[in-house]
Parts: sequence; C-alpha cells; structure tokens
Amino acid sequence: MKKHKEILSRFGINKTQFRIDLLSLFFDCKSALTIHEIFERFNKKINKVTIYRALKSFEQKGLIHQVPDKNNLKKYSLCNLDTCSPDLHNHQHGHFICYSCDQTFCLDDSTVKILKTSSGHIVKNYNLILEGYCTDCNSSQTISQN
Amino acid sequence: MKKHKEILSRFGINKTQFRIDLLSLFFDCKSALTIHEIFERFNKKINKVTIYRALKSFEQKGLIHQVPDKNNLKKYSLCNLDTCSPDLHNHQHGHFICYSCDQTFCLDDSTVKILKTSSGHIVKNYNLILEGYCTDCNSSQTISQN
DNA sequence: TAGGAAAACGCAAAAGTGTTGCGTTAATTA
DNA sequence: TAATTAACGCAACACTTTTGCGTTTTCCTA
Ligand SMILES: [Mn+2]
Ligand SMILES: [Mn+2]
Ligand SMILES: [Zn+2]
Ligand SMILES: [Zn+2]
Repeated sequence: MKKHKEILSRFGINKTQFRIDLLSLFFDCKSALTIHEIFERFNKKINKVTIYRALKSFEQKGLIHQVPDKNNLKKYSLCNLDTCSPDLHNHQHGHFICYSCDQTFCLDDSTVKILKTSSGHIVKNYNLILEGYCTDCNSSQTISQN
Repeated sequence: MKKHKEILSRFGINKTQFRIDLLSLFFDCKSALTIHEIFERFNKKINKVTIYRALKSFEQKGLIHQVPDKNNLKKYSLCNLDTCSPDLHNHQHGHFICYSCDQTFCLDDSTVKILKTSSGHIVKNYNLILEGYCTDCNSSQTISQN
C-alpha cells in the first residue's frame, strides 16, 4: 500500500518489499507479534535474521515498540506514529496479557489512569501490565478461578 | 542467620548452605537480581544450574517473584512473606526500572494507585512498570531529556 | 538514468539464556 | 543409623538473539 511506503520513507527506512509487508502486517494485527509469529506469517520464506534486523530498525526509528510477555519472549506492536519518532518513543499506555490465548494487546490511554507517584525516583515513562482473560477467550469459555 | 533457616523450613525448602545464603542475599538486596548477578555474588563458585533450580523452587514456594526487566532477562525479588505462599503469590505492586543503572525496584503499594479500568477484558492481576531514573542515578548526574 | 554509496539480505557461526538427564552428594524423616 | 527425598555438579541440549561477511537491493546524485 502507498501509505506504508510513505511511512517508511518518513521514518528513514529503506522500502524493501519485506519491510513494506512487515509494516503492513503490524497495521493489520491487533495484538503484539513475536518473531516466531512473523516468521509464520511470511510462510518461513524470510530469513529470521532479516526479521530480527528489521524489528530492531523499526524500533530504533520509532515505528514499533516492545511489549511485555509472560514467557520472556520479545513481542512488538505498532507505535502511535504521531507521537513516536527515532529514539523518542512516547507511549504511556497499558498492555493486557491474556492468560488463556497468551496474546498481548495495547490498551489506549483512556483505559487506565495512574493516580499518583511518590518516591525518590523520577518517572519518565510507564507501562501498566494487566493480566486476565481477553474479550474473546472470556466469551468462549467459563473460567472458575479466583 | 537463624531467621533465614526458619523461613526455608516454613516454606518447605531444604536448608542447604547455598539456599540459606541465597535467601540471605535476597534479604540484603534492595533491587531485583538476575541469575548473572547471583552468580557473581557467589564468586562463580556455585553451578548456574543450581541457581536456576533454586530460583524456580523459591518462586514456586512463594519466597520470590519475577520482576520485569527491559532486556527480557528474568529478575527476581523477595516476596512479602506474610502474603505469599506456595502457588499463591499475591503482589499487586509496581516496579521501577532505572534507565541508567538498569536496576529494578519493587514499589510498595502506597506508591501508586490504579484509578480505573474499562475494556472487554477481565483483569485478574496487574503489574505497573515505571521507568525513569532511580534515586541514586538521579542524584549523581543531571539528566536533560524530555 | 547510470553509477557509486549505503542499507538490507542470506547464510553460517557464535553468544546468551534457560532446561533436562543422570549419577552423586547432602538433608530429612522415622 | 538407614531409607527416602531433595539438592547438587556436570554434560548435553533447546531455544532465542546477535555478529561477521560476502552479495544483492535500494537510494541518491551527478
Ligand atoms: Mn503498546
Ligand atoms: Mn516486586
Ligand atoms: Zn485471550
Ligand atoms: Zn539507577
């Protein structure tokens, strides 16, 4: 799509076919992606090292950001392209991790509010991780657990 | 120390010299520990597999809990031993990660409050990650960023 | 639009993190 | 003290991520 090429240009990333498709995938995906999931989405046709390097580049340029994951895997999700730029990531938002399907979702700003902070530390950014059962998993099964 | 042995007994963990010392280390440490840091603290005299297994055991028995880390390493910190027990971890508290020294600190409950949550997801647990400059790093240098 | 510079790519190898199997040693329980 | 159980060290393995290097593609500018 034209839009994706323009974005890559704007963020100073060469427009190779793979990187166009990768950005497109991030736009399509509502939950965060692991390297493995990306590899699968490309039918294992693309070298994993290429994926790693593209992700690192995207992250440095402010296109995507890492999201937390229970299994210590790196997951990535699209940044707000209006507020993020190279080396200036600005996402003070929460993430929701589903116990059941293991997906991680970005939550928009309005979902949660941090009330106050008081300690000797200077807070520059925050990330609230909520865990539980996502909308889909919740509606498709009954959970009886605390 | 006598106290540490008693705690190990109470949580059903054998009192080997290493595990006594490891618990002692967690009590001494104000920030979360990685396997590597523990290895160093024991002067590389203890096998890393032993550390991994002790950490897993401690976590399962409710002595320690994992804390988030920017680099996707596993870090561990002491639980509130009054509220945590085998398979019933109860720590809804925040963590602070320092941009500068990379340490992770547990924040006590009063430091931050979550105001509200509204989405289709069912929240069972949360973990707030604050990022910035810790007390020590802040006082020892001037930061000019954002 | 041709040609040189820079970025991205694939492949192989290495580094880093965490786990598993197994025989031995140490701690617990009776 | 003897039997049972847990912890330990070592080696090997699995998995994730990084690095080196030569080749290919994209970019930029003459
Ligand atoms: Mn996000
Ligand atoms: Mn904690
Ligand atoms: Zn789910
Ligand atoms: Zn610090």
